[in-house]
Amino acid sequence: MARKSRASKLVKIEDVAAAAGVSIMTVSRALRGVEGVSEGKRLEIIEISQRLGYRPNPNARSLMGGASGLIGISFPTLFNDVFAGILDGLRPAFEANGFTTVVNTTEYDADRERAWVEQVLSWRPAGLVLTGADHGPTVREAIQTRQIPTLQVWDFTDAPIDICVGVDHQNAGYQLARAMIALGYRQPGYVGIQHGKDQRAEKRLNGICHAFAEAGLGAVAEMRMPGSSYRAGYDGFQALWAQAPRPDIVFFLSDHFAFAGLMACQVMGIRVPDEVGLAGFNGLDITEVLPLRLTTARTPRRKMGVQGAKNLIARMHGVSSDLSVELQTELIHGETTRRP
Amino acid sequence: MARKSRASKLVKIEDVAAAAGVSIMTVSRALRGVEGVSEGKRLEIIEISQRLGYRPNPNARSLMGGASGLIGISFPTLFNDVFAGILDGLRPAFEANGFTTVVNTTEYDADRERAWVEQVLSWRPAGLVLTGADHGPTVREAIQTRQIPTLQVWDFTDAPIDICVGVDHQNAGYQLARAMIALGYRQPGYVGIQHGKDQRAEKRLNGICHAFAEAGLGAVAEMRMPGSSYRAGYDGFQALWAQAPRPDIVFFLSDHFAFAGLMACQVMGIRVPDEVGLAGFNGLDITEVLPLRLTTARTPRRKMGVQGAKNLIARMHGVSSDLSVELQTELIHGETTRRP
DNA sequence: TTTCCCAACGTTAGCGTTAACGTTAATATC
DNA sequence: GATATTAACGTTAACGCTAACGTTGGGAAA
Repeated sequence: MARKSRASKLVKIEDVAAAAGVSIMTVSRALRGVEGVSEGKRLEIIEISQRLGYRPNPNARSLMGGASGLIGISFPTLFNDVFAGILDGLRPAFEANGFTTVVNTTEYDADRERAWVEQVLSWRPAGLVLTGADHGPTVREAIQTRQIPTLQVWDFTDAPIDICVGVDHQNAGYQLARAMIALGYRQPGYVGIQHGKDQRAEKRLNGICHAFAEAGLGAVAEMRMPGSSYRAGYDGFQALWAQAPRPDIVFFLSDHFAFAGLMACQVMGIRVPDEVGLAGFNGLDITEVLPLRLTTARTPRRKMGVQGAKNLIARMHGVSSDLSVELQTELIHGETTRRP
Repeated sequence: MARKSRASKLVKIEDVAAAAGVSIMTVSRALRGVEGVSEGKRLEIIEISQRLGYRPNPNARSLMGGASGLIGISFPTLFNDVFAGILDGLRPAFEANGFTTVVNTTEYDADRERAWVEQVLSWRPAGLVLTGADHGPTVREAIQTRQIPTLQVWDFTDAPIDICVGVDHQNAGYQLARAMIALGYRQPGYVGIQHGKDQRAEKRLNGICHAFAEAGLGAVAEMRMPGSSYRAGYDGFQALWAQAPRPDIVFFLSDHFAFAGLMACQVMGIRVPDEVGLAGFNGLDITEVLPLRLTTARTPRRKMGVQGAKNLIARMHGVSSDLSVELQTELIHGETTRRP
């Protein structure tokens, strides 16, 4: 299989040293570009190490305590353009600064996240990016003990582990609901997923409920679906519609749920926005190709990633001033709700 | 910051040993559950280590030659439910077997992939998962030299780096086109992205072209879009429709493009399937909530992940027999094409 | 010439952990 | 009672690499 038969055992620095007829330390210096080796010998050693296919063992390296140039990024899921968008903002900045990124998904499972954080911390990462503001005390302490620069994205919090760039989801929900109330909607419904899965969604719903309560209007009829597929949004809307009293405005977990709800309306012959208003969240690409422009709140996902990466990098360079940023959502008055 | 002020330096096994009044080795044995420690002392040591917040350093562990328990996974992008689906099949199996996964995206850039593979190889991974069958000779040799068990998913190839689980995209395109020809379609169109970005898409298109050429029918009118957003599918269909001769069947890069095309038809008042047939690819969730069920070829993404993970794990356990598998797509006759 | 200096190397001592092999004392065997 | 056995520990030597310090030899300064 391998062209080089000696590769059965991994080639280590010692082998390179032997082949070059120098000491291990000289090879180490030559390969790292540290001074203390003549230029001729350095070139020679580099050539030999490449020919032998030598790769330094980062485990041994980081045992020495050096930082690893590695940034761990954790998202709840990748079945969601929101996180792909944030990642799209984060990664180029990290790569441009010579960091390597490793991505994880937690599937909205706190234990999974904790286990992954432990694992990544053991690699002595240069930095960490976590989603949201809700992490157990274990995670918080583990990170703070090791003093790893850490960015929390997507959600905004006053008490971040380290720094934080995100939107206030409670307020985003509140503002969206206020706008709908201003349009004359009185009977709210909500289609989302089960409790405890998505903390940000719960905060938005809180904001919505608060706005309607504050206005002295009816409680929000909640429809919780087991999954987060398009079908869940579709079925969820139908189930909600079958209940009494019928909502005149339905808020959805996200745009993709709202889209599915819109499709359900189309099939069921429900006129939007005359019979019911639909409001999504996020301002995803998909809203651009719908027959009716969706009313939603656009979240600045790429910008969030870009800004977050920038601030985290500053943090890793020792900047300690105010690096947490709250970004705003942009309300989009679409055609799935009444005109103002 | 930290509750334990002594935590400024990380607590190591030595500290636990000192606190428990035993040797380092006894702590190591106690914590790993290896025999050679009395049950009483074991409990006592575990209690102390927890109180001190001791975490074994896996770098030091894997320095001892043990496998790193790490599996690197590389996808072209995460803005695509296809890869999220495959990952969803892969990961549980890996986690159940005690492996940690790190995910990368290449953005369809071969250089990025190569750089990432180099990086991951230096961590001595237990295994590797790559997307597709097209990797440079550098990547192939780097992996084979180190004898890292490697799975190539999504695409099927006769000459994998190591093992391979996927579908034959050329044939999938061919079969889909054959079915459309059988329905009486004669004038094919295609909406996709620019050359060289997505190898699998090109193979499918090849298959489509081959089927039409074989049947002595017109060439496929290609419309290449710069991006892969929903809007690209939407605009691409409109642009294609404006050309002469108008196609009577349009194949799309993927279901999400086809969905956008369907929305364009709806807005433009084009009757589907009377005026034009639409065919997607993949059988994504979104097709379940469309007003017309989309004609497409379902790819077994989760299954691919599950099977791939299983085979890769077998490979890591030393099995060397036939672990490459070609999976089949399932043709779905929807409502966006004529009835058979 | 002698002394000093300084590139250009080599040696030593870890980093935190575990495999492999001692050691000890109590119990079992004859 | 002498020897063998064994549970329950401790010691030593790696794992692959690098920081810190030691050594060497040739050229510059005295």
